[in-house]
Amino acid sequence: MLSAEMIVDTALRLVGQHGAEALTVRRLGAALGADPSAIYRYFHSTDDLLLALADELVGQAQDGWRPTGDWRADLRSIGLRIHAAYQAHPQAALLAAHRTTGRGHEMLAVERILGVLRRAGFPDHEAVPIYHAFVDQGLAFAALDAAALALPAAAATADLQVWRQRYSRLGADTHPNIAATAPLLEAEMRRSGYPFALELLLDAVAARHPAAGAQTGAGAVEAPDRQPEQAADPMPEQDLP
Amino acid sequence: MLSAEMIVDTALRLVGQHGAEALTVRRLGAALGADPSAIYRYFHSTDDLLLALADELVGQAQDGWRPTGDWRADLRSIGLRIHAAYQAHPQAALLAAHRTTGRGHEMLAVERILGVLRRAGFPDHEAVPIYHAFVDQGLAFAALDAAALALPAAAATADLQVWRQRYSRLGADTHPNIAATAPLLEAEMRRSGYPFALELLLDAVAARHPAAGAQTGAGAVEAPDRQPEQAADPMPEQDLP
DNA sequence: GTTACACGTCAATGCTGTTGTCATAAGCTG
DNA sequence: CAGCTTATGACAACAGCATTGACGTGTAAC
Repeated sequence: MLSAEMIVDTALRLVGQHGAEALTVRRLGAALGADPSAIYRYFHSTDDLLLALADELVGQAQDGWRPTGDWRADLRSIGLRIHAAYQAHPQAALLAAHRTTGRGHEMLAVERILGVLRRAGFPDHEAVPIYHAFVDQGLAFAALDAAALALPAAAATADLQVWRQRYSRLGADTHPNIAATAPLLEAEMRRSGYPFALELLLDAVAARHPAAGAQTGAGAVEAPDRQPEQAADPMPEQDLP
Repeated sequence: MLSAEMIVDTALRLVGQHGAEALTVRRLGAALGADPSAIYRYFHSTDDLLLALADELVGQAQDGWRPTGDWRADLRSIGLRIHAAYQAHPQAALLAAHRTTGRGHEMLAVERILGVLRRAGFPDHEAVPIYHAFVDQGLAFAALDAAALALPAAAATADLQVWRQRYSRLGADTHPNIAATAPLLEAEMRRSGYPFALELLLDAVAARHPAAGAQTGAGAVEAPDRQPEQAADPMPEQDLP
């Protein structure tokens, strides 16, 4: 007997074991030992199944997460967890990262991130854009890096070889800046740009933290407190359902 | 008579006029007034065509761009231009933003961005990670926002309605932070998070600018110069081929 | 004039998501 | 316990997808 949960689990396993092209209704049906059309008894369409997969990934990313009261560490851990959960299922991530599901795990994540920012003391009109930038950056990088993993093997290796075989051999006469940094570039582009981009975002958010004395206008960005998260907690911790 | 350029232009026009699903070999052939299989005379596969589209987009983004000598303004304009060029062709962007083409326009963009950073005075070991974070964030957001535009109309409106119909009606007892910011959230999530995320990245990069006195270690981030880009230009401007 | 090649067409293959129909089994109602 | 309803999955079919190989046809070169 099938169930929605069983189908979602099998779909994620299918994506994890086999590559990018494994997630089709036909193969999913075969993996379940059932006719492909049986899936439509539980999901209105493949898009519906996809949203369920997306919410499952968001749920896995948060599994066991607890706020520490250190807003910067909390945001960092949420961002890296979301990124890691999506990396574990690249094909599903590639299709799901751009969607708004409105389902339970997603709502919990929104609530928690907003809670971290508001407890840190950010006023609502700043917390909301920061939330938006933070979560979209995490999802966007998750999709970007997932796409590299989900590519057919031929295309993936071809993309990586470009840095070694093409950019490393450009002449200093036509491309001086690339030629000067080619070894650094080749090493840098092997890994994800997300961890560093996340730190940059957290740096900028810290500079706007009320404890750092930054204002919202076009004025100067002053020196941020390096441990603003250890200031008095203006909002009590509360666990969410 | 067909040509590679004609096929690329037609493909972009096809994506622009009709929606996400318009870019198929069959419809592209029909739009060209030719048999679909004729496309394979000019492109080894659809992946090959895709890389050509990607490089064309990167080229359009840079069309007419000139460095001003203000590194922050230059990075901002490049980021917004890439984002805008990809938004103009969402379906192509969605498929192409994750790829490394190694083709001419892409190499020009890499060269120019590295040039902006190095002329601004960033040492190579800092310019390269900053380049990586900047370009990947731009491409990642471009793909994220393109995905929203490339969705089938039904799914796109459904995703937007989620914020109005589901998040706006959550109770303060179970989701207090969402409930407190629901109107702000609904307005915020209508637009792209990229412009603000880009400013945050530029803020953080400015704080690491040599003229700002920041060091690479774990020390304090000091107050950044608000116009570091108007400092003496350590590297001469040079137009690239 | 003949040979070679570039170009586009045609037909076919094996995928894909999706739908409508049908059989079977379970569980509830009388 | 008999009969009816409903849920569930199987089966077959449809249209559309990328891709490939064989087949002409026109053009250019020798």
